[in-house]
Amino acid sequence: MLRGVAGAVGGRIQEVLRPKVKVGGFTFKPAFPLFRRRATGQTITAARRLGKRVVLELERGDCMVLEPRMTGLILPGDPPNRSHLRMVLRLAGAALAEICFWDQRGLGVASLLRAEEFAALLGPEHLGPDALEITLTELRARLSTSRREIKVALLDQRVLAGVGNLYASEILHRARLGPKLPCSAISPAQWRRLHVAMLDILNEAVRLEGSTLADGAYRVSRERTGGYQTCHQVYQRAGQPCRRCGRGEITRIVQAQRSTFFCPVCQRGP
DNA sequence: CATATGTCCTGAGAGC
DNA sequence: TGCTCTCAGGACATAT
Repeated sequence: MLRGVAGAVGGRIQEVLRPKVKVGGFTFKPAFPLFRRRATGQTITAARRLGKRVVLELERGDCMVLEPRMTGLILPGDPPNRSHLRMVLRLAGAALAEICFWDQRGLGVASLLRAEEFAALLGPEHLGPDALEITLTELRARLSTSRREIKVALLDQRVLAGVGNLYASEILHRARLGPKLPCSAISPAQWRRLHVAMLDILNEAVRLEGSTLADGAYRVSRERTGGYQTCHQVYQRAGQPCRRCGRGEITRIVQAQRSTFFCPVCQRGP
């Protein structure tokens, strides 16, 4: 997602377009007229990832924060269709002529924040260390006294930023930890396994450019799907045999209103 | 304070 | 065929 829009750096936002669509959802903050007025004419000085968000830094210290959430795509080119295209940035003076924000379900958000708003809304109180950078010590310090179930805690972006529901299941399977294990019951050796598993899973998923699921909404571009879905060991494999132990049957449970998939044989714990 | 639950959104698929 | 119901999961508001 970020890779795709790196070519926007140095570009001046000539136009902010909101295509007319029949579907609902999708939020501009502030409301679109002001969003457009404040973004138009500004130059993009940097593009970076912040947890699950893409941040376009603008001159004058403003930030455009793009949150794709479930079915949003931030693309350097054509979207999968026009019926869910939510925003287009037309650029001048960059390698990229435009950025498209496409979002099927409309849970996505585009925000234009002043430096102080950005610090208040996305500061360390709201967003923990990045999952690819957090140390084992820091991970333990943040979770080891919590009574929450490890699967639920991994999804809390205040604890660490970047782990979503799909990867939480995959990480716990790799680490051989039961998803309902309370954080406070995790041993030092298990924390080490969890930390290594998290880095392995996330790095590989990034390398393969994410997972395109059955609905096909997530893609690298209009033409290209992600590559990680074929690596899934547990996610959406309920009823099928565990690929590691061959004995357990992958089981689906619900935790905090989200599906969790795990192997009851090779993932220990309650 | 920590933890848990409700809410939003669209489209696919199941069941009758 | 056409209806209702369930599921999918990000972040945030509200409740306990």
